[in-house]
Amino acid sequence: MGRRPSNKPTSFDIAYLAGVSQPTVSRALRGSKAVSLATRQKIEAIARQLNYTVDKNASSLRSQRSNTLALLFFEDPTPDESNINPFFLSMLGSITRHCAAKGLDLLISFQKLDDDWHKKYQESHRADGLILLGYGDYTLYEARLRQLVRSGTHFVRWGSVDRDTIGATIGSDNFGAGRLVGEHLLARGRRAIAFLGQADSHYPEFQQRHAGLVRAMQTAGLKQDPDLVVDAISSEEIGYAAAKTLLARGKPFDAVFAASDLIAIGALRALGEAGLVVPRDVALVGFDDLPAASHTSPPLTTVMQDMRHAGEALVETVLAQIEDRPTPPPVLPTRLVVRASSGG
Amino acid sequence: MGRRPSNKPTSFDIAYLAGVSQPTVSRALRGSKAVSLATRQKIEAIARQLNYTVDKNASSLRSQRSNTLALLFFEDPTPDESNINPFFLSMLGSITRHCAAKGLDLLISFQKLDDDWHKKYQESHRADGLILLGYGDYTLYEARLRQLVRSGTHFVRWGSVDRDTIGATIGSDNFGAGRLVGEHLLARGRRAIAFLGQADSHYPEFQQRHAGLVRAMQTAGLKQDPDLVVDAISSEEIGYAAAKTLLARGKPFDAVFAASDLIAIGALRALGEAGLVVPRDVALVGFDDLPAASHTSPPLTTVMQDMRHAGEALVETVLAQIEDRPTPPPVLPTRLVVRASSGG
DNA sequence: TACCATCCGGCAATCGTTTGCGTAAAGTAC
DNA sequence: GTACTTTACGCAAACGATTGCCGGATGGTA
Repeated sequence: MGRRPSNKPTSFDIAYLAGVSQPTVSRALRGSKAVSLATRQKIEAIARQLNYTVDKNASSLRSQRSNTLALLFFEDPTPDESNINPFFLSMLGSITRHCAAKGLDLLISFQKLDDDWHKKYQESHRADGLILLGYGDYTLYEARLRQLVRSGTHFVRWGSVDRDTIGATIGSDNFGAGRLVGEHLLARGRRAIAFLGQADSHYPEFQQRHAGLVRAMQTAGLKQDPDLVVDAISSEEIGYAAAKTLLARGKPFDAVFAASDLIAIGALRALGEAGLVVPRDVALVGFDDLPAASHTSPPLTTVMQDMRHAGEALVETVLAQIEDRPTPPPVLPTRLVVRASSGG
Repeated sequence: MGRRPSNKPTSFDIAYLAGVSQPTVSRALRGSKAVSLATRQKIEAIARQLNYTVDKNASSLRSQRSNTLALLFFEDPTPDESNINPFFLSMLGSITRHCAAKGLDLLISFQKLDDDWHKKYQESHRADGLILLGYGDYTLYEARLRQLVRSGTHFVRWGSVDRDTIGATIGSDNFGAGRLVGEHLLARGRRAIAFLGQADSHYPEFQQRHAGLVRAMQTAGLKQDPDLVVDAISSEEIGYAAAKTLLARGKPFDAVFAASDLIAIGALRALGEAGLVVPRDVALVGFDDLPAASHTSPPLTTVMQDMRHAGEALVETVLAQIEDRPTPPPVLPTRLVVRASSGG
């Protein structure tokens, strides 16, 4: 009989029933080789029968290991807080699955940029490591990243890997993808390719996509007209405005590479309103392969990022840091999804 | 000077510096009234200066309260595990925000129906309460819900509230929404309204939406033809197939109410392939207001659920259970979003 | 028989809080 | 000045695991 009649069973209860000491129960259940097969099986049987579960808090407190990762979304301080960037939502599924496969719990939180989350997760032993996702202006949280590195926090970030990056970073091959898009459009006979997206260092991913496009054009002996590059961050409204700006400049173009699907969707509307037919007059390519991309008319050619492996790479990388192992390669391949918007 | 030179500070370190006992530090920091203003402020200042954070594991272990909620997604065992039901993803934002506002951490997990998650979260003190989301066949996890109730677990479920439900449930006013859709279509002169969606008790939400439609038709003196009702669960492919089935039956109809946007999007494709023009020949209404709904052609008339309040209600309800307070009202209003697909 | 390595498992300390109980000092009430 | 409540805080015992250290069996070798 346990000491407390009806409460949750503890390892003491099991120990009593098994006729061993309580530490032996702990060792048996976590598979220590210092306990014989016979007693382990006996203990396991009793544990199963009592419906015993290890108390997470006691375990984490003593072992200083929570087996938990924290997933932090950073949002640009946009007024529209109703919906989340769908791209990262699709990453979420992948991350949770790999956490589950590794026996990790996942804490999730949406952060304003000015919260002091670093403290909250880093020092309270809530999580062993952090996964940082943010689609916004890189420079805004650069300082925080430095602080994390200084304090020895285990973390990994989704972003552009090729720049002089702070901390571990996983990301798609944005440059390669940009080149892929460029080659695709060139192969379809397009020559005057516009680019909608921030082409400066605040958004290094967009910058890389653009650089890939430029490279493809260079290889074909073309130069990109700077007038055909319009800054935009990832939002439908801003994509719409950017396309308007592009049109207003009056320079002819026969293709648009939008740095994200949201931008592309906004641009699609602006082009339509200007009487241009996609893809006949203008070919259009996006980036991300949002669910919505296949439902626009015409359906959007876009770049698919490898979500499945993205989540895996992120989890593996932070785990590798925690356990002081070498980290997996940080660059993930992409795939061009050709649909009607880039011409037939 | 603390006892350990460079490690994370503990409440002992603060106590030493403040010249008080360690329990007093704990009391001061959690705002107990048993500590004077002066000493509290002194302690708070030192804590801030030392960059102290309460150790979550120690705190939870002793207080038996983790201040954490677990969000569990249930998935039908579909082979396509790449993407998550977008409707619930949009709920996620709302839930995390309200958890943050209440100072709660949020654990997230995707569950296969056959996992014994109940045990994992219920007994390991990982979380104080559970939020259950699942769009699938209700009967599949009915037994689990009973078990949760028996074991006294705090949980709340998103679903159909009006049935003889097990445990606390929050949900939209599906019946009212169905009636709204019916009235809208009738007002546009449609008379033969088809329904795509499971109309049996396995999917009580769909059933309620259908019941609302039937009520609206009854009020207008109409009866719904059973041949115009086709079973479907929420997926684009199945919506496509359901619409094909409907067409194959040969009965004329001038409107389709799809029980979800995914179904509607599939149906839209099937109708188009059959040479029917939406909305001229057939009006189409969906449910959920997915992001994609505004990008179909024609854009989809649909029902918007109140995500912001949904998250709030879920969190509040499980919190109320934990703290033994009365729970907030469980039914949330909906709003019809009229777009082109239901006719001009 | 003596010696040493190996295998199992117990003892007790520890992780860093929270909380019940006790009590000196200080404040009322008469 | 006695008696009785507050106020403010200390003491020590939890909470339930993990882990370093140690020692009794066991068995193999010389």
